[in-house]
Amino acid sequence: MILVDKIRVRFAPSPTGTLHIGGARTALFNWLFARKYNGKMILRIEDSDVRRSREDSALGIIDGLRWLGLEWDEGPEAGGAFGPYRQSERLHIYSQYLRQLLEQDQAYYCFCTAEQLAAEREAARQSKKDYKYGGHCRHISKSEAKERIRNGERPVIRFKAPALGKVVVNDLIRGEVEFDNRLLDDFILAKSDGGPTYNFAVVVDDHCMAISHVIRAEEHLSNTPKQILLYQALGWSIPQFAHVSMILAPDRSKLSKRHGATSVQEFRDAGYLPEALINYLALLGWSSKEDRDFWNREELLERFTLDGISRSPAIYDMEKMSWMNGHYLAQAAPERIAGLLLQDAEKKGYLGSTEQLIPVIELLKTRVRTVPAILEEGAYFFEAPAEYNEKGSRKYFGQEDSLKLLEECLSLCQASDFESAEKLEQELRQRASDLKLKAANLIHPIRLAISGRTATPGLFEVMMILGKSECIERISKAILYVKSL
RNA sequence: GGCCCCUUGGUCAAGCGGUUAAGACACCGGCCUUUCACGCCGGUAACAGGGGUUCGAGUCCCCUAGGGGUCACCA
Repeated sequence: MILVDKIRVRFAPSPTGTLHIGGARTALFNWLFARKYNGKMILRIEDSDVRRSREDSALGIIDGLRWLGLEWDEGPEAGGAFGPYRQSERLHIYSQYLRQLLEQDQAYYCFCTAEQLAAEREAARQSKKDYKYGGHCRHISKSEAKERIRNGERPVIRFKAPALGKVVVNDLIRGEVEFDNRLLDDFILAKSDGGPTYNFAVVVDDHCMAISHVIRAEEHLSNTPKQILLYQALGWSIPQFAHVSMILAPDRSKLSKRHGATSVQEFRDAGYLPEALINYLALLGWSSKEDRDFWNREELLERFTLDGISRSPAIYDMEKMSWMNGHYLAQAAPERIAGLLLQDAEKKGYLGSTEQLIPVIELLKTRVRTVPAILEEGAYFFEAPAEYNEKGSRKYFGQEDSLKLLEECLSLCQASDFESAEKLEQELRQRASDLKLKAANLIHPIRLAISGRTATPGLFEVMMILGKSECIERISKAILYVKSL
């Protein structure tokens, strides 16, 4: 069972620059687990490979997590009693335990060169045998090793893996998974530059940071037996593991850039809301067994359990994501959307303050699925239509009575004081009935004339936003257009 | 290739030995409406295949197939 007061989980990405949605979901599950059980969420940057890590490349991940609202209790920029929280700053800690393993004779220096090993690997491949490190250096004496190091050789350090037995991973999501030790070789703990390899560093870090539950992607399941062996060699207790299946692209391959947006910042930039992404990601690979689609953070916290996480991989469906975003957008405060839109609006020359944007947002946010779509769908609020929808034009501008109808529309606008949408509607319906017409006979031409479109939000609301003089101007322009046909 | 994980409609996903096999997205009809969207009503569509176990299997076991992961001085 879960000990409520000792829960410590971590999200430990390598700093690749952006927060991948798979990583985001893993972070979310960790976060939910920590919050739900009153535990701590730790962020650790796995930048032990100096060649691949750049100074600030963790910023993108931090940025993404913040945007999603997945805050951490300990980590870079948050501090904590178990730091430092970047592997690159923990090198002295790794060497300490490396020494311990060396002294306990559970690890040894290996002087084989990369070339040698590559050749062996190739030979094994040729003879269709599985490659395992031969263990040549396993019996080099400590004094000889010392001597060779003094002479300038740069060995790696290998783990003396047991030749027999098995390791059972007790996975909270997958159950017991067995691995045969015979399949393992003496894997490397420290590179020749002294830096730890992943399998060693995670173990040291997870232990030193008192991690109770390791919730991570399934790609790590196969590495887990190595890690368990290390826990045992170091005499440490083993945390609980939970391996979450991966998120796949629509073609069931690993999700990559060629499949479109894969990072949370791309979604952010494309006009998706963080709460929508959280909700969607939660549903992807987790189920409450409740028949419900919409979950806010509190509700998620309320219902989240590890055994609601599914074992099978899930394919990311843009379509449903968009649908969900549309719902959150419809509920979002117009002021908030305005803030997100302001920069784009200025760039497009639509200008204005958020106050100008708000009425437009109110009308459009329920009919689009992303934030920027509001400006696209509602361009006519900011500039007169440059052209008229072709089908609509044929239908409403190309008939015998089109001109006459438009002139009625114009006079209607001229006669109205544009006091309210309701009054405008009343006036239009009155005029239509006076002329023995259907309201639609006037509504459609006006819509097309003022927006260039056949589909808009409620016409009278649109007219109110544009205002009397703009409506008159646009309808007049449409009249000229019709005359020119 | 070895090892490990996974397999219910196109996608997510409920089901945990007895169900007409939920629900959501998408799709197709219809209703509502000034149009669009929303909403509502209805529809098409699934237990990968084969063996067992059992009175009875989507549910348990085995095999096969397919997909994914992993086997680095990457993480």
